[in-house]
Amino acid sequence: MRKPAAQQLQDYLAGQGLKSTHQRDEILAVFVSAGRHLSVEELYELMKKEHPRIGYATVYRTMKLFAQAGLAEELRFDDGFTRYEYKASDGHHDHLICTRCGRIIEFENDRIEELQESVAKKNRFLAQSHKLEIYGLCGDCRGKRAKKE
Amino acid sequence: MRKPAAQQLQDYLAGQGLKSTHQRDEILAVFVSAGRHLSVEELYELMKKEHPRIGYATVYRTMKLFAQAGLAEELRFDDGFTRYEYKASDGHHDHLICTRCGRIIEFENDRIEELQESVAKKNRFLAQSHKLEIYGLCGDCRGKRAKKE
DNA sequence: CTAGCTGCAAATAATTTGCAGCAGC
DNA sequence: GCTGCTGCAAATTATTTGCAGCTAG
Repeated sequence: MRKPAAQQLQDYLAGQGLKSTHQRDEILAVFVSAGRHLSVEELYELMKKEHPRIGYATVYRTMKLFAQAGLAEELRFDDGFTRYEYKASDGHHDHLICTRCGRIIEFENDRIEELQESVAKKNRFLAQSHKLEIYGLCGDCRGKRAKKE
Repeated sequence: MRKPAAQQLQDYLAGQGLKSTHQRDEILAVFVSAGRHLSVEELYELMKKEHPRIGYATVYRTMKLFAQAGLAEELRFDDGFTRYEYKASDGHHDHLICTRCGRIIEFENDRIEELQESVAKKNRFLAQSHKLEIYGLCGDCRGKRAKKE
């Protein structure tokens, strides 16, 4: 059973001698409930609706903090800007990314994980992390595909 | 048998109604002979040695051109800046990246490719491309690992 | 009260673009 | 000669940082 996110944040802050603040709580609430894979800009826009005084920098700083606290994972896809995804306790997963509509689908595949481990070993590498992204067209977009561009 | 890179460039330029220039030829020569995975900055520094008048912008523009011509592939790892790798005709490969020394090792694994294809299919995705990066410590750096940080 | 936090604006860093002169075709 | 290309400097974009006032402990 997973500790609730808010609790996990409080524990982390206390453990590091950092402070619990409104902004941090609110960003966490919005981040967790919004679903996953938010860019900083998207998150900032969502925050502004409820807390217009929030600053862009605070969102950036807070997301970095969440990443350190193990609450969020930093993702960098090929479109140049950073996204964050809420890190559920269930294992690592990778991403399918639709190049047309931007949809992001998660998947897990143990067999691929194992093979990666064996590739690392074969090259005398000690694997620490990895990322696998498959770019393509999602089911919905395949249909619309006939139209040019 | 692969067309030589210089020839491939000329063909592409001619086909697009673009011009063949000193700079393009020289950048290509340096890029191909330097080995792989050059960041724009690294390539720019190499260029300056032989052609001090070269501009940063020209290197950027030219690498984008090479990417379009199919001569180079744009890679974006987690360190924030873009690298280019000479695109040999042999199949797709992925990367092992040492988080300590930055070394990049290429590998191919057909089994992983197949599994990716099947993951895509399972999610009704039409896969177009993918990238797999394994971050960790290379053989050399594992040894030095004992030292703190 | 004191250190850490926030919001703002200014600073960075990687990459892109406008423009005047130059070079292929 | 015309159009595309280059070098330079200025612009852009995502992200970070300095700082004065604010706030949690």
